[in-house]
Amino acid sequence: MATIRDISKLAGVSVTTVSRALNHYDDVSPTTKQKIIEIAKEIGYVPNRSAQNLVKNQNNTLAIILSGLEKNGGKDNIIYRLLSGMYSYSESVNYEVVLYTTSSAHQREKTYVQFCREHNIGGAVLNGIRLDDPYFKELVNSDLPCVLIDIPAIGGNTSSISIHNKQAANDAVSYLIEQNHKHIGMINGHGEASVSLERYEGYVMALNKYKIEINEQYIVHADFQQNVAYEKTKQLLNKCPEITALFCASDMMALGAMKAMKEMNLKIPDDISVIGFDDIPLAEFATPPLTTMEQDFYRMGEEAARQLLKMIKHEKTERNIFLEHNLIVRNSVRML
Amino acid sequence: MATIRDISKLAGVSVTTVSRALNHYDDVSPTTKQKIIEIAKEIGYVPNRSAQNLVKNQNNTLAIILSGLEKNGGKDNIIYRLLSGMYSYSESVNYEVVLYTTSSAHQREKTYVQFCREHNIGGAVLNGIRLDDPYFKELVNSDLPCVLIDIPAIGGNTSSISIHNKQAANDAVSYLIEQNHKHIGMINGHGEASVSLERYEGYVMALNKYKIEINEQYIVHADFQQNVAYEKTKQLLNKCPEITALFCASDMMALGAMKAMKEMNLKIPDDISVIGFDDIPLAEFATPPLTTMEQDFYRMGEEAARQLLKMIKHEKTERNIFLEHNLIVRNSVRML
DNA sequence: GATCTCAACCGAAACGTTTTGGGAAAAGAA
DNA sequence: TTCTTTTCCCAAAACGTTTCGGTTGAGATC
Repeated sequence: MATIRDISKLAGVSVTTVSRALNHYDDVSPTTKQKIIEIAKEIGYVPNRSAQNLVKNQNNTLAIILSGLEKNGGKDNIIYRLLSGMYSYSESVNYEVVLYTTSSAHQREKTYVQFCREHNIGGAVLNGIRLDDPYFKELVNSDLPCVLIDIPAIGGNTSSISIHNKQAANDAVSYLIEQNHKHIGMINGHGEASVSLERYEGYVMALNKYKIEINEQYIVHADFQQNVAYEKTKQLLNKCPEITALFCASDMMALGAMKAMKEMNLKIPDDISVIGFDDIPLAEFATPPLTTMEQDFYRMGEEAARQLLKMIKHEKTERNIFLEHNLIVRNSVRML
Repeated sequence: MATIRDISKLAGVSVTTVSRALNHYDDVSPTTKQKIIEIAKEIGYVPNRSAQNLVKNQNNTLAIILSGLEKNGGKDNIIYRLLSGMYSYSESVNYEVVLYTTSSAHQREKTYVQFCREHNIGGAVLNGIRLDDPYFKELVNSDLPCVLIDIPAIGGNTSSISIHNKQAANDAVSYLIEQNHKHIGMINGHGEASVSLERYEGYVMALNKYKIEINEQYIVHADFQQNVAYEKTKQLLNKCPEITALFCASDMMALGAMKAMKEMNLKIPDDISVIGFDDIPLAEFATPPLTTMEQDFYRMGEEAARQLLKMIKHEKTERNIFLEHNLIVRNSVRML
């Protein structure tokens, strides 16, 4: 590999001059600079990042930390959208992104902080991390800039980005009620996600607003998983056949619920209505197409990266950033 | 940040000894080693990757190079599956993965080789790169170990991984013919992908086998894009209404084709049959569910990483690795 | 008592950059 | 001519680690 020293020899100047020429300092004469750049190109010089990082002690890299890349996961396309939003912004400011994910399978895993320190990461965005993840606490308590997707910013050097989940859930359930549904079930995610609580609150808020009594039996938890939702929906609808509409805290769960309904010979939306959350690509293709609450994950990724950069540069930032949500009406809900 | 030097001072030994203790060399007494490890933990020591890379000149990192992360892309979930397969294997051998993607949007992009050299990457897997990509040639002509997804291995230090595309296309089209279809159109990808040629050959092979004449009018190119396929399908079916079945070289294109058919009031599969390629998650949810040729992208990712590691270690490897394909019969094809 | 072996340790160089704190020569001002 | 400024360049230190080639001292062997 060609180094800066090779160039310096060929050009007959010092390494200092080469470095300064390549970094466009203005105390190198145009002729010399020109010559150095040409030689560099000619011998295929590529700067060694490790050496640069070592001396500069910062390397223009952001991390995205995910709870895990599952073999059969990713169907909701959320991670892809987050990633591409993040890349898009990072690229525009000349930052790189590295992805870290802990597989519970492998015991050799490091903590998020270790990973970030090791790689001299400037800041991290976290998605899909459970509140009870032991490494999560460590990270937000460290001084590393973090932006949390869907978790309210707490302590440390963190900020958050999400939609107004409570309001969005309220909007979804209100929509159901406005279609004259009164017996509305909810398939919620697991308790170790703040959005589960917020969406539950939104659900309650809507029912209260319309003076509908809350029946705790109507609420089940399905871990944001399609197949769990499938099981839980069967149980729920068997136990409470009076339910006419189901609010699902994610589209993947809605898909599981719909599968269960079909197997129970319930026609959607004639016999039962379903509303989802997220607007994943599959929602549009479901039968019937799923009415759902849209979130713009691409923008979340973009904003997260922008936020991180502000934090790294110690610019003033909002603690919690909220994006708009948007009800996408398709055909899985009917007017009673 | 705590360094190895801090530890050496606290432990009263040289940095050499600390380094050797932490790396489990056996010329450190158990007592000293124990002490060093404890101190390291106590002061929260994390090794500095850049420094390690610099001196070791290799950093246990693989790259995955993608043609681009599109704002509205990723619906086929292929990249996710590739990534998770790659991570899974890489993790098991203590390697990390970094993702590189060139956005045509931004002129500041580096060549793939530059990126890999800069980061001291051990090897790269490439997906979705066009044959006419100028940086592609540069990469495969370099001595950097590369494994190409869906492109036959050529020159340099490369190997490839894919299914038998020609055979798979032949199987798909044969299946159509066995359902008594004779007028079979093909929606192919763009010409700068080897799979397009191979799948075309498979299509021809099947027709030849059954002595069906090839009509070049029946074949259109849609760039692997859903919306292009939508347009092209309309044109094709208007021009050649005798077509009773369509072989699409990707599921995303099949989805576009199906949309076009529905708008033309053609019932699938009653009026026209469709067969796709890839088996993406959406295929199952299409209306009707799409019959398609499955590829296991998770395994491709895994195999690609395994292959790369062999190449890095100079072990003997196969040049081209082929995985099995598998026809998934759903309801988009009917017997004539 | 001399020599050898072995365990345990260490000093210094090396990796490829950037940066600090200059300095020499040329150009301009007096 | 002398002084000042500007332009262009450089030597050396620093970043945090690994590794090469040792040294030291205790015990074993003769």
